[in-house]
Amino acid sequence: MRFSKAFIPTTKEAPSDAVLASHIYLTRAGFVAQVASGLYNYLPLGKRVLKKIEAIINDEMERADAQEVELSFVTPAELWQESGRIEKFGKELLRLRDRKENLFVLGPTHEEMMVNLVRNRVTSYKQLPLNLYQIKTKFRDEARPRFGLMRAREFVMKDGYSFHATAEDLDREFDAMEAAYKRILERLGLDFRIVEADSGAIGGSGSKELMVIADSGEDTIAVCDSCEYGANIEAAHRRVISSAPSEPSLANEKVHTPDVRTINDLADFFKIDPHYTLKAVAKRAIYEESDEIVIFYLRGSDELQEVKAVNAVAALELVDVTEEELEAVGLVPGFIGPFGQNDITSVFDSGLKGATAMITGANERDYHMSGADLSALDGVTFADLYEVKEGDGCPHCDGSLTYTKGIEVGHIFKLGTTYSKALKAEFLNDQGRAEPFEMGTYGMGVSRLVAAVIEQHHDEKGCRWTKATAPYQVNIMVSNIKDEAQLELGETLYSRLKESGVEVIIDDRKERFGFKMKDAELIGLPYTIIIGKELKNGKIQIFDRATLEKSDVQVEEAFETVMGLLK
RNA sequence: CGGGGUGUAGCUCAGUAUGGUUAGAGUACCUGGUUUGGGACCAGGGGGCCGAAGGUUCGAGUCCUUUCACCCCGACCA
Repeated sequence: MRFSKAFIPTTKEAPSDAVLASHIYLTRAGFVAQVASGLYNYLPLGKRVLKKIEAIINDEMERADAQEVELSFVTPAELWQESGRIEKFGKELLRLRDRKENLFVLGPTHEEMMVNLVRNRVTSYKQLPLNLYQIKTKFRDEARPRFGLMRAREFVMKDGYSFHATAEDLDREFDAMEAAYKRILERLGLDFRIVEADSGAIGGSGSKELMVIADSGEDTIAVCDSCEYGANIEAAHRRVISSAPSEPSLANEKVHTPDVRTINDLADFFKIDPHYTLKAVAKRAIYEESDEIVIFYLRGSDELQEVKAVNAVAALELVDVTEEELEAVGLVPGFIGPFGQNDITSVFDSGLKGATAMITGANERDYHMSGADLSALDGVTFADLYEVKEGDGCPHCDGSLTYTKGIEVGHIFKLGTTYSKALKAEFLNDQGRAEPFEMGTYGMGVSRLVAAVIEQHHDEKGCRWTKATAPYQVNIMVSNIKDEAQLELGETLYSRLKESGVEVIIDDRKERFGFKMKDAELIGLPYTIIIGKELKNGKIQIFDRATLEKSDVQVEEAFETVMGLLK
């Protein structure tokens, strides 16, 4: 390609609303252009990057025996009613009616569609396993799109679904997909981590997210400093505390504690570690048809992880409650405790099993219980409720956990029979009995990856594409096109590189040196061959975008040197 | 969905408190010339329904009402 013919509208200024590096540079360098909130046009350079990433995904999927399909973007609403997700997704589904008034939904993900495709076509265990995927535009009417391509409403996603006769076979495929996803991200040149995750409202198990490490990431992940363990904070675990603070010896009695309401006050009052206080977090759990107040009990030294809490009571969501609402059901804010109080649904953090010497609320204004033994409680529900903290022990080794930020670029998990049951997708097993498919789902955000690459590979001058993602590998910059010798050499190198299969672009615009250099840096192709004033000394320069270094090369060696760099 | 902000040239923004020539700057664009190693210079030029609708007024970019869009914080996000 020639810059003189290319549609690469670069700008000096970024749109005023762009915050993220990827948003700023992808826009300034002419890769994408915003159309409306959360909607983007891909310009030629952006489209090339997208295709690069897609090609790598296709290649790895081929290797893993997954087959590509393409399902229609407009999907019948009946399918969503069948699975029950038309309500769960809610307003995120963009609904529309055709001329006959039939209701349709723009596909935000395609579980239903894929199950629908396979059901009644795959009818025997002999036809399994099957792994089908597509790379397709999705639409989710996000309440608040932001961060450019990172959280767009319309985006490109690779979504794959596998079908199995047994859970064991699903496990095998799941591992194979994890390995394939890992290779994809390695080939893209990204620093990432595969972490344990919550599977969300969709249900399922074995949930893992692929996180590209970046400060701008929207997810907090806890990673071990010495082993491979990593988990989204929504699902992270920690080693059971082995070195608990020494247990205080306080009599089991009701103690007058005027105005001692917070955990800190309580710990000070009794001169104990917050570890031995019982924290009660009250929330209103919202269910499809009803709602109720739930109390979550944790050690005072822990914080409630809300996603875990939602899962523990299988609620749609948790909302805060006011002191008035608590009083209305007979609770005493600041002094809530589990003893003598069985009317309210309560869940205890699993770390409280058999806890002794605890200080708890006495359900009476200005009173606490000291030296309480929680094992005295009957019929207690335990669940993981705590949020891991930095410094907590790794659950798998002696290391400790630290927080880092990640961009979720992939999410894989085992659906089991959730959808096959809901949509009655069954096959006959070797006993001739009908069974629902065991399913896995494997998503990867292709357009989000474009942004993720730049989040991880940029500097103050612009993009720094990895070799695997760069729209072109080499830029030939002819400093002054009026200088015939320069132009001629540029054209010669351009032809030779093209003939050798190198993705090359020549900057043959009638612009000054500085202007073209700024563009080269902003666009961020890996190498720029500078043909300029050094030509009269028989030299050109090769500018390495990653290091910003320019190295002199003899004209005769230029071609070979570049070919060597690209290997 | 709650709270806040902004809509004026392709882009980034002045101008709006206090209504009054022909609505401005920078940048980008076109023409000519000079220049050619870090977004150059000189001269000339094109480009605007001041987000939209309604209203007040002799007169509205500016005041009032309604509305739409975009952005930020939060809630939400298989």
